[in-house]
Amino acid sequence: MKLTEAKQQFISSWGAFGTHWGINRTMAQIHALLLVSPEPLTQDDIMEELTISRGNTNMNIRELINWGLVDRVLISGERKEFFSAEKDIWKVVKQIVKERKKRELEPMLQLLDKLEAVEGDKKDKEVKTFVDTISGIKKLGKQADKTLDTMIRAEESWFVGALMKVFK
Amino acid sequence: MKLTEAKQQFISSWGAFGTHWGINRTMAQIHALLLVSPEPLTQDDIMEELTISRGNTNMNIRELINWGLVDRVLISGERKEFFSAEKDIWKVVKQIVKERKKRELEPMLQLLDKLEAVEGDKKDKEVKTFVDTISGIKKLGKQADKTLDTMIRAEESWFVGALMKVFK
DNA sequence: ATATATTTTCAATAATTTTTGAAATTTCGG
DNA sequence: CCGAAATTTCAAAAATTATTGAAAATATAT
Repeated sequence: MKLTEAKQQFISSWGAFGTHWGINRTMAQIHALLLVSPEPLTQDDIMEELTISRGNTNMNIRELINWGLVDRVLISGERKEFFSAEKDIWKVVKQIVKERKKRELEPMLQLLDKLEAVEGDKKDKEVKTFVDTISGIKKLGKQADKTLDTMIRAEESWFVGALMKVFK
Repeated sequence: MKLTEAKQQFISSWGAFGTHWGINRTMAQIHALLLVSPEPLTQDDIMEELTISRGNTNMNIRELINWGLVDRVLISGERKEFFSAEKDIWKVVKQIVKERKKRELEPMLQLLDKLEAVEGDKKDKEVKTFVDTISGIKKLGKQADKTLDTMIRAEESWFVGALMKVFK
């Protein structure tokens, strides 16, 4: 397979992959494109490569920057802004985990705390099932939260080695 | 907070949560409803509780069954079918991990194998960056694959205890 | 067997999300 | 400062995804 074709397949698959994870196709494609680009790209480069509009490009680049996956790069002597993606995949994963934890897991845990304190007699089957379910989710969620915290602080080399000793 | 209100909030949040994970709102809401129901429910119960159409209910229940999260339950003396959700959250998580691994991670790893074998001189910066990126993703992906396999086989009690010793 | 209850399907419709493109704003060299 | 280049915004349009509801298929009681 030629590089051009391989690149296109990667970008397109990464985009499809993203949609299963609540990330929009274009954002994932821009990320993929930057991941495989040796040099930082401009907005125009990205527009052209992916044949998408200026507005769309701009919004999704900004979103990638919010997620901490892409950086603005200044190139001296150039007026335009350049963008580049973090290439270390372990850092990328940690960054995504960090953001999703903050945006999704933590608010969910807060809600569960409130819901667990529902009024009513625990001898009532309805109440008991509700409280038990919420408690179960909360327990696992809290555990996941702690585990992810540690993972975010971990080095890849350490992670890969040590984890396999536990999960044996 | 009263049970009715708490239940509604849980169902609605679980639905919103689902959309961040590529699961449609209704499917997640039906799942949430079944999770907090002490007894199995019929399609009509679900339709009424969530005020959604028969077709929608039917399709999403079927999808939940495909995911292995909901079971058909036969109740003797009843003509209608009843549905109930697995209440053990650890089992639920393992089931979801198992399915997503099969549906997403494994196909992605297969693609990466193909893409890594791209033609071209590795001294070419374009080629080198591409291959390095793909290799990096593949390496982490393969590792994740193995780790998830072990997790799928694990007991919760073991998982919760042992994992915290590593991630300390 | 037949009638009736129940489940499933799927084309049409509705809702939501994404994308466009042109106008407004900002940035920066001269 | 001025003017051109670059970036950002956002209302409208397009594309995608979810939902409805009625008809078809299936299952079951009598």
